[in-house]
Amino acid sequence: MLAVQLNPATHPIPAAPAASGQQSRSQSAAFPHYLPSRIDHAAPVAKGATLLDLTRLQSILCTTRKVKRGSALYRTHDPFDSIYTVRTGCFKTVITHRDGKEQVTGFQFMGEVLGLDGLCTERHNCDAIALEDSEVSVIRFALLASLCHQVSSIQHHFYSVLSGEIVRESAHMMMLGTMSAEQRVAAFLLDLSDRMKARGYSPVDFNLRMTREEMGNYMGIKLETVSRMFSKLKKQGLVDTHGKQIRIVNRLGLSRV
Amino acid sequence: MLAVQLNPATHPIPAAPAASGQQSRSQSAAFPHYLPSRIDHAAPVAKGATLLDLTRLQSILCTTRKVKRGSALYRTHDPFDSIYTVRTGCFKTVITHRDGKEQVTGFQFMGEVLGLDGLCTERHNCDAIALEDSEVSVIRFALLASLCHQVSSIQHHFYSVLSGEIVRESAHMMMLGTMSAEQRVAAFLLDLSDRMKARGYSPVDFNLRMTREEMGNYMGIKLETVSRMFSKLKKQGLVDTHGKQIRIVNRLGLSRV
DNA sequence: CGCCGTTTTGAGTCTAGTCAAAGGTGGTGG
DNA sequence: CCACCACCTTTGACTAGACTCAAAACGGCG
Repeated sequence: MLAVQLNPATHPIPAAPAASGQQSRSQSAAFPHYLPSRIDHAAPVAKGATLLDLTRLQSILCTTRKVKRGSALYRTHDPFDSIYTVRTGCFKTVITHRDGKEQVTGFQFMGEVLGLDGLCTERHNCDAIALEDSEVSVIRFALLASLCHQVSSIQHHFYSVLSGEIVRESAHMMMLGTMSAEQRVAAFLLDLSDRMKARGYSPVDFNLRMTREEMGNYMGIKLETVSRMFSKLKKQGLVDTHGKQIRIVNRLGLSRV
Repeated sequence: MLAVQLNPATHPIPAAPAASGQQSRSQSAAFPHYLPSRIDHAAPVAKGATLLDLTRLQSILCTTRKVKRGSALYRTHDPFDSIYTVRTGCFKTVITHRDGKEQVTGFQFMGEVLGLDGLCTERHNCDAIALEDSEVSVIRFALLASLCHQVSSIQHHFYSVLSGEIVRESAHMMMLGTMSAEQRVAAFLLDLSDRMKARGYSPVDFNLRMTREEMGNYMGIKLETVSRMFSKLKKQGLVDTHGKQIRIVNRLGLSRV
C-alpha cells in the first residue's frame, strides 16, 4: 500500500490502538495513513500519486506543534497560514458572537483536519482549543497549495476534505434544527462511535474528552439536559455511562431514538 | 476592472437593479462580476489573471439551465459533475434525514454558488429546489478543476468559495445553537438585508421568496413562531411586513434584539 | 484527606410547539 | 375581469419540553 512513512525517530507515530485492521478504507496517499480523513466514503483519489509525489508530501508535514490542554492552536482573527491535522489528543472549535455567546462547531480527534475556516478571509474564523494535551502536524498552506498544483490526486483529495467539511456541518445543522434533546444526544454518541471505529478504537467503549457543558453547547442544549438525557438513555438500556466513560449497549436502539 | 463579458446576445445578463455601484468590492475575475461571490471580505485573489485566462473562464460558463419553481436543480444522491451559480431566481438547499425530517441548510440568491456539497462523495448531499422560476450557469467541475490548475488566482478564489461556505455554515450553527426565536428572525432578516445590498438591491425594502415554513425550518423554529416573531418585531417598530414584503425600519434596533 | 470542578437530580418557570380556526393572497380558469 | 380555490399567514388557547436555579453527590488531584 502506498503510505508515507515519516522517520519514526523524529516523528513518532502515535501508538496504534489494539483493535485495528478496518481502517484502510478511508485512506488515500494524499494524507498519511495514520491521519485518515473523516470522509469515510471518499473517492479513491490517490491512484495517480507516485513515490516521488509522496516524498514531497513528507516535506510539508515535517513540523509538529504541541498544544497544552485548554490552550489555543489558533484563535479567531489570527492570520491564516497553515492547516493542521491532529496527531494526538483532541480539540474543539468555537465561534464567538459579538454578544459573547459561544457555539462549539465541532470536535476534532486524531487524524482530523483543523483550520480550513481560515482560507476564505486569510484569517481564522474560530478558536481551536485543545481538550487535552495534544499534538498537531502543521501543514503550511502555501506549500500544500503548490503540492496540490503538482499532484492532481492530492488536489482532489483536498477538494474532497473541504467539501466533506461542508457536508459534516450540514449534518450538524440537521441535529440543531430538527432533533429533540434525546435524539441529539443519541446522534452525538453514534457519531462519536463511528469516528472511534474509523480510527481503530472500539466503537462500543470509549471515553469522552469534553465536559457536559461542551457537549451541550455543541448540541444546542444545556449541560443539565445532557446529563438528564444520558440518564434517560441509561434507564432505557441503550447506553451505560460512568462520568466520561461511555459504553454503547444497544446501537440499533440508539439509532431509533 | 477585469471582468468577463459574455456575449450578451447568447448570454443575456439579468437586468441590473437600479441602485448599483457598491458591488465591486467582493468581486474577482474568477467569476463574472454579475455573479458575485457571497464572500464579501474575499481577499483580492484575481490580481494575476490575464485576459487570456478569462477567455478560458467564458468557455466553462457557456451553458445555462432553467429550473421551474418547485422543481429540483439536483437531488440527494444525484451524481456530481457540475457546480452552479444562480443567474436569476433563487433556491433553497434541503437535507433529508432517514426518518423523513428535513432541514433547510441555506437559501441561494443571484450570484451565489450551489453544488459544492457534491465534491466529497461524487454525489450530491442535498436537494436544491427553485423557490421561483430560476436560471443557473452550469460549470462542469472537471473543466473548472482544470482551469483552477492553469490559473492560480482562480484556484485561490475557488478555495475561498469553499472555505466561505464552511464559515457561513458555522454562522448558521450559531443561530441554531444559541439564539432565541426572536433573535433568529432578526439575524435572518439582517443577513438577507446584507445580501440584498451586496447585489445592489435595497437593503431596506425587499421581498422574501420563501414561505414562513421554509424560513422556520431554516431557523429551527415553527412557522407559527416565525409569524409571531414578525408581529413582535413589527410591534417594536423594528420592521414592517406585509406578507412576503419586508421593510427594515430600525436596523440598529434589529441587530440589538 | 480535603478541595475544586464536574455531574446528577429536583422543583418550578417559561419559551416555543401543537392544535385549531379565521383571515389573506395569488394564481387559474371560466 | 372576476370569482373561486388552494395555499399561506396570523392569532389564540393550551401543552410539552427544555431552561433556570439550587443543592447534593461524585471524582480526580495536589
